[in-house]
Amino acid sequence: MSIAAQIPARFTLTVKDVATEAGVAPSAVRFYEQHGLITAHRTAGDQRRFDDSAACRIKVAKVAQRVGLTVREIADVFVTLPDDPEPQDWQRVAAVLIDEAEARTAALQAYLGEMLSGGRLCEIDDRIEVPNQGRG
Amino acid sequence: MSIAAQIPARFTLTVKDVATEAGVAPSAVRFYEQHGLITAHRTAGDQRRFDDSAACRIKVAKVAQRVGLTVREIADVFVTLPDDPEPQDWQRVAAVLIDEAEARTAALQAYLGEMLSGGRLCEIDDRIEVPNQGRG
DNA sequence: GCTTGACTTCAACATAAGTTGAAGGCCGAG
DNA sequence: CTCGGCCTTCAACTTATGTTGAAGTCAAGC
Repeated sequence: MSIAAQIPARFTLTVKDVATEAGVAPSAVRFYEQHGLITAHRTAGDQRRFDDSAACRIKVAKVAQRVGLTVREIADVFVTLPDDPEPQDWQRVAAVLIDEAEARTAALQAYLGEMLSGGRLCEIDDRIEVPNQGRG
Repeated sequence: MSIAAQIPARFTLTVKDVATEAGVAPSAVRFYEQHGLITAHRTAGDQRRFDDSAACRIKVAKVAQRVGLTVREIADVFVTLPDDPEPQDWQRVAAVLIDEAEARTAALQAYLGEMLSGGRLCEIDDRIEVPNQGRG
């Protein structure tokens, strides 16, 4: 009987493959795996093997980072994706990411709007509260 | 005749004053001055003195950072503010910041939308190009 | 005019997000 | 079955964004 769990057939891509596909350095691919953005299986010789979703996750992550999401925050969203996700899973993830981006933009807009409409602009009689940036 | 340029009368606030007003640590106020987000005059004894706009700039910067703008990028926008800015100057700065935030959110939305509508999701037959993230 | 608290600079530390290089191991093409 | 290329880990380095602490200076109240 075989002892080791076999690697699912779709996990065929090497670090280099994923890096090339995603347009990042191989070191970044390892970094993202360490930080839970992507998941690998290991060969008998301890090498990583990824499926197609790895490059995709990385590409989404790079765009998400541009709106201020950290790798940690993005990983937290991605862990909700099942193994071999359905379209609806990606749909949900997309909604979460976009909501967050829009919320942050809205916060910026609200703060600037309040500041400008206040007339006082930057006078030091604080009626404007800077929005709570709860990271937690 | 006096040799040294006098500090404009409105520059009365110490590092601590600005830090308290902006809700950040004094070390951060010095950091932001080093990086051009805010400007100080110096007393005869070499101490920084800020005007009201310093705390305001910092508060705006903190919200702008949340949408992915770096200190450098924010400073680049703030340098367009004249000394003792008019409402219209802040209006323009606000517009630039919001435009940038919306552009980044739109890029995220576009990428996710294309990915989801493509049907293939994360299949490796790249018709989806990850949006160009030109920094600079 | 002294004390005390806030100021100064500078260097070291911390965390996030990676990159680079060394030392060695895996694997597929010939 | 060997060779070259990609793989592994690990530690050190980099940049961005700050914080912390040391050593010394300034300024405001008593």
